[in-house]
Amino acid sequence: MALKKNMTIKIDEIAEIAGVSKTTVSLVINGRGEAYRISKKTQKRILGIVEDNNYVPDQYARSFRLKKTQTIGLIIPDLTNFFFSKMAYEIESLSRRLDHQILIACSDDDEDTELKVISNLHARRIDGLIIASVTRKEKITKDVLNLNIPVVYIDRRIESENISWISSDNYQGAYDLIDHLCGRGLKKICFLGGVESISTSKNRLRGYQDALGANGISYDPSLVYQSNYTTSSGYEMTEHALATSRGKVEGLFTSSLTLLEGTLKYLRENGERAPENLQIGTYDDHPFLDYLSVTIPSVRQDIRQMARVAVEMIRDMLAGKEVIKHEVVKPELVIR
Amino acid sequence: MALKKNMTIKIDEIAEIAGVSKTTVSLVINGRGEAYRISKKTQKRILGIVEDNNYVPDQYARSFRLKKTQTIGLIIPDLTNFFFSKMAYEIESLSRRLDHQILIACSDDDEDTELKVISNLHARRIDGLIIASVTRKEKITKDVLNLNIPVVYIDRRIESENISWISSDNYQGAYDLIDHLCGRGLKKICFLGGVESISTSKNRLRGYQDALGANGISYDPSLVYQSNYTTSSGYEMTEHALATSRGKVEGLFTSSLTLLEGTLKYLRENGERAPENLQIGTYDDHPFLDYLSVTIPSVRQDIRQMARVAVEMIRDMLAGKEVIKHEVVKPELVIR
DNA sequence: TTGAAAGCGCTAACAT
DNA sequence: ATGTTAGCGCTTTCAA
Repeated sequence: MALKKNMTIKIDEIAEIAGVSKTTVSLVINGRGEAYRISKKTQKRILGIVEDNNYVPDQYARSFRLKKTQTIGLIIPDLTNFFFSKMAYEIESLSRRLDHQILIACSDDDEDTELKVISNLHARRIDGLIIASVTRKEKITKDVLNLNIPVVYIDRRIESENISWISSDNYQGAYDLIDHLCGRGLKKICFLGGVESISTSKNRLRGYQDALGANGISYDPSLVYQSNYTTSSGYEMTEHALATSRGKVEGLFTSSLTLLEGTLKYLRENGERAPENLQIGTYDDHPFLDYLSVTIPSVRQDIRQMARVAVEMIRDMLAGKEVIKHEVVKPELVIR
Repeated sequence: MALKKNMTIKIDEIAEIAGVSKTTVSLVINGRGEAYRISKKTQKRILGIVEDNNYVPDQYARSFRLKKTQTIGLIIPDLTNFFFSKMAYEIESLSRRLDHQILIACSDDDEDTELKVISNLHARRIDGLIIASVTRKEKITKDVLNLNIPVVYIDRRIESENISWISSDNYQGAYDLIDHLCGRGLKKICFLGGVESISTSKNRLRGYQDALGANGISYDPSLVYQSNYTTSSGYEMTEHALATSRGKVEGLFTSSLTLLEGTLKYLRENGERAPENLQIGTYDDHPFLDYLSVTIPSVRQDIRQMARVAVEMIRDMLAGKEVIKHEVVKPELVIR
């Protein structure tokens, strides 16, 4: 194969052309020409040559040497869930401004997969990690804390003093939504949740319970369904919920957009599209919710803010401020 | 700060513990113990120690040495557009199976941003690049071909013999959809497009024109609007389209889900939600389209297949097969 | 069947 | 104001 070899020029060659040593080139390139009092003339010449030859330092060599990669790992369950793709979008654009690239990996809300990608990202020497984790507390200690890099849990929090997290107030969000539904006169409201063990699920369930209580409705565990956040689970849970207590269920709370899709799918396939006596409410917001034939109030999380805080935490930790922080942002009830 | 130092163990230490040289360890780790006839016993011992100490080779050192990073760059315009987040999801999960990590960057459909992230990813020595590019042919030649790595254009193609691409048949998709709308009796159909210069836009416009022609409707350029794929553009174009020829427009073709959002937003805010005399059709499909109060037929692209082909092309090119390939997948009209 | 040593491209301490 | 040089952790050629 007479392929052109990788022609990317390297620092020695730039130095040679400029007639200086690579130290000088390195210094100038990294903006420390002033500090080292390299003459303006030399600086300009070097920069010119760099420009002409389209020289870009090999980030791998650089990272290898510096022991930092300007790379942040992002682990989320599912890029097709609008909540997380929006989050990824925000995190990517914020990080880009800080000259950090994002290494994205999806866990599919599977513990093994998550562990695998954590190890993978670790081997890639990410400088920091932002993770919406599905893993329970006991296991993470070993794997994540061992990383010895800044880690921020996003969305799903870990109840530990040693771990930073940013999430929204899932208790309040669920409370407000259920309270609103009760205000519409609903009494029998099913809770369709995802992975039971994670903080968001627990808090949303508590919000659900308390809101019912505040409205004088006693909590009925048989109305609570939880499995995982896939659309097919939403479908199945809806089926069970309606089959078990058909005719009695007045409301359906779906804990994610993906679950909502499953619910809608089931309802449509079973000719119950938007029956007057079945009111849906969902966690997370989506632009299309405004235009559905069924009216679905939702809880909108401030994704941008969560992303901003997460990135800033990483940045601060990278800058040496070793403070563990916990932050909660307020969700917003979108009434429709 | 009495922080624990980075405790990640390295190959020398493993070698020391095992009482062998690092060569041997390296060989065994990389599965070439057999080829080099390292004794089974030694192999087992080394592997055991690796396991015990949780040793993972530093990918950066490795990549640096090997000149390959097991990393694929993915540049897309916008992660909040379901079409692209789905694509990212598929590409990520396929690559993961090939032990490649994905470096994602968004261009926001801005040429300068795109150039910047290309250079950034290049400096990170990605092994291959998959890109849904906004850049026109002339400019890319210099920047992308210079990379000297496998590059696959996805979705938006580049008309050049030297460049591999995978896209769906945008001409056919638009044709089918417009033809279908005409079959419903519509005559005045506006075309709301995105970035005019890219292949998808051009082909969809041609499909639009030809479908009209086939239905005996003469092409009226004043019904064609193009700017970019943002939701706000969709809003504005809808406004213009309806203002300019109010009362006459019977159909609206939106060229992306993001544009569709803008259109719906405008219609709702202006009290024209789903007027009987305004039929919308859109490129790209979304689960929620099945449940909208307005009935919107759409063109569903086979995103999974596009992702698969792209990843396979990269894999093959990486394996030394230097074939330039062009592939087109069929879209599917979803009638609603 | 295994080890010694060179070297990937870069940065930074230390010289000058 | 600029140059010399060691070394980051790994793979691989060559030697034994």
